[in-house]
Amino acid sequence: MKDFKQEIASIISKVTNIDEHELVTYIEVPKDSNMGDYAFPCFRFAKELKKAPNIIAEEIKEKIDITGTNIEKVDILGGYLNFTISKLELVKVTLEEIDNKKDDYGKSSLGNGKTIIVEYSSPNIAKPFHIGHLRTTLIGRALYNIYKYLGYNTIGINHLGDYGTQFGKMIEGYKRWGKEYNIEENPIEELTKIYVRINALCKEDEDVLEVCRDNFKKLEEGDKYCKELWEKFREVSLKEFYRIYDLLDIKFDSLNGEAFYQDKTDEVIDILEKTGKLVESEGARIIDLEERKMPPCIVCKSNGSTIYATRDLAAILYRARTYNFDKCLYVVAYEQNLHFKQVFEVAKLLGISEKCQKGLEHISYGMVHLKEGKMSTREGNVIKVEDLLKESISRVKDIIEKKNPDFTKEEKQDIAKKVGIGAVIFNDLSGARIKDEIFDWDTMLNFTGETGPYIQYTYVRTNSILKKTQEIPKIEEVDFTKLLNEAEISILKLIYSFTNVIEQASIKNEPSIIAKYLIDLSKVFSSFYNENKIIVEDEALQNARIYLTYATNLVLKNGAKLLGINMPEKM
RNA sequence: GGGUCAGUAGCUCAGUUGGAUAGAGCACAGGCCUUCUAAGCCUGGGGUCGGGGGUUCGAAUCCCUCCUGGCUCACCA
Repeated sequence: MKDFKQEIASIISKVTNIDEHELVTYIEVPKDSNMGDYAFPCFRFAKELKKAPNIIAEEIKEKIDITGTNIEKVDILGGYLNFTISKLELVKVTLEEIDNKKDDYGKSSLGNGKTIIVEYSSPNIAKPFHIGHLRTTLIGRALYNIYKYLGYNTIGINHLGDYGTQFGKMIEGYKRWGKEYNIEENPIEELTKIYVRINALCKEDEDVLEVCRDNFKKLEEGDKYCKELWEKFREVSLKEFYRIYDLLDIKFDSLNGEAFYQDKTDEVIDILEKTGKLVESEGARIIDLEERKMPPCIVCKSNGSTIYATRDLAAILYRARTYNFDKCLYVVAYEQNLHFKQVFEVAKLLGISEKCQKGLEHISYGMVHLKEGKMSTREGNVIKVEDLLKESISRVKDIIEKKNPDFTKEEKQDIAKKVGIGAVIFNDLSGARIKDEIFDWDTMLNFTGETGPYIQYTYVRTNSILKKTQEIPKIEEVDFTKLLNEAEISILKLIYSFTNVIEQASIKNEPSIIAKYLIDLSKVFSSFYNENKIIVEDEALQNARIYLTYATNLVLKNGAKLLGINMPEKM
């Protein structure tokens, strides 16, 4: 698609000595659209040229030739050179691109030939899937979708927490009290009770903790009893997790969790040994990272068994070999910042390519707190994702019952699910990743204002118009001059920038950029919708407005899909 | 204590990589349904951008320092 910013940069570049690519980064969008569509600030050159910014702007303006370009007007304001582009061209370029790409509008080939791994969700088995797991699951899925949309070969991995000392504990707890709990009926809840109980005992009695560690060691060594139990825990947990993944419509390309690397850690230790940097310390084997101003990375515990860092390293080695990734993103909460810094540092010793080394990136995000404080499985004050989703769906159902009692039962169910879950997803993805979140039912389940349902509602409005007119006019039947008012141009500018917004979201690994964009688009469309009738007598006007509605419909749907939000056809 | 992240309206948050008069939503006050869905639209009040220094044409944004809070700092993940 034609790039207006690029065009302006090219024109300025011709009359200055500044590189075109450099110029593009300087060009910005004015706050007030009355000032122009793009702005070139001249301040930064004032010192070098020893001239006032407005004089520089004046000189550039004199020299540039805009005849035959898409630039209509150049103004000087303050030290800015403000460019106004041809609105007709904007409308034409944007809608023709819509016609050209249709459902694929916004996709790009930016990532062609590149492979990116997104590791996300990664819950610990035998523990409840609570709202703390929601963020990694939703952010990760959104990033997965975003990269895929940009043409990357994308691999989504659920790095299950299915290994480690915690299972030594689980095994010990089960061995002691398993008969007292009804695991078949309510596996995770009952296993959690056992886990809480054994943890308490470990805290009291160091010897029990030692037994648990030993159990894990046995598990690693292939002990039959331990392995059978572990398999059982894993199976029942996955079954429960998939109830939630299905509700959220989450999919993975791989479920290779920690246990998968069980037989791959020896090689890691071997490689590290050969570097001569694996040293013994306090009985454990570590890589000293003092040079990098970090605490040491433990690779082998003093009892000889592995630790999560070892398995993460094995995973890096395996993934580098299997996928030869350009990037490997770890969507994990910021409490593990140090861990990943250490592991990425040690990964440099594994002999993997520089590309893979540099592609490792921890996508950290903020924690979820309750008003009362931190969530803790042990205290039993966790909010389970399933309960949250069910509550949301139920609240939406009540609203539908009031607003649209005539919908069929199936329709109500379908809409309640899409809107209820959409609200939760949007709420989670609408803020910057890094910020902590204080969980509150009424904030989470608010359906008015800047929320998921608002975007869905706007989509539904476009949808019902398109349904009413039956067909979308051909692009040849659209008179672009009918779409030159302020409201229409605001909508088209946003639609024009869709791909760019997705790219920004990928550069920053920040789905909230897309969430914000969808709110903006919904706002300008809602405003337009309120002021103008779309289905009108004047056929040419109607065709143009319908096409604009169609374009909005498409972008809202595709954008929401990237976030993992499904659109209801009506609501 | 060291490291690190955050602090913007009563609340929840944006702020296009240093640019023009700091913006939304919620809440509050008022207006708009005989019309393509009012989960909407329009209008209004609200600010020491945590405090103080500095860098420069220009700082919410960069540097220093202090305050407050989160996370983390050896065999949990």
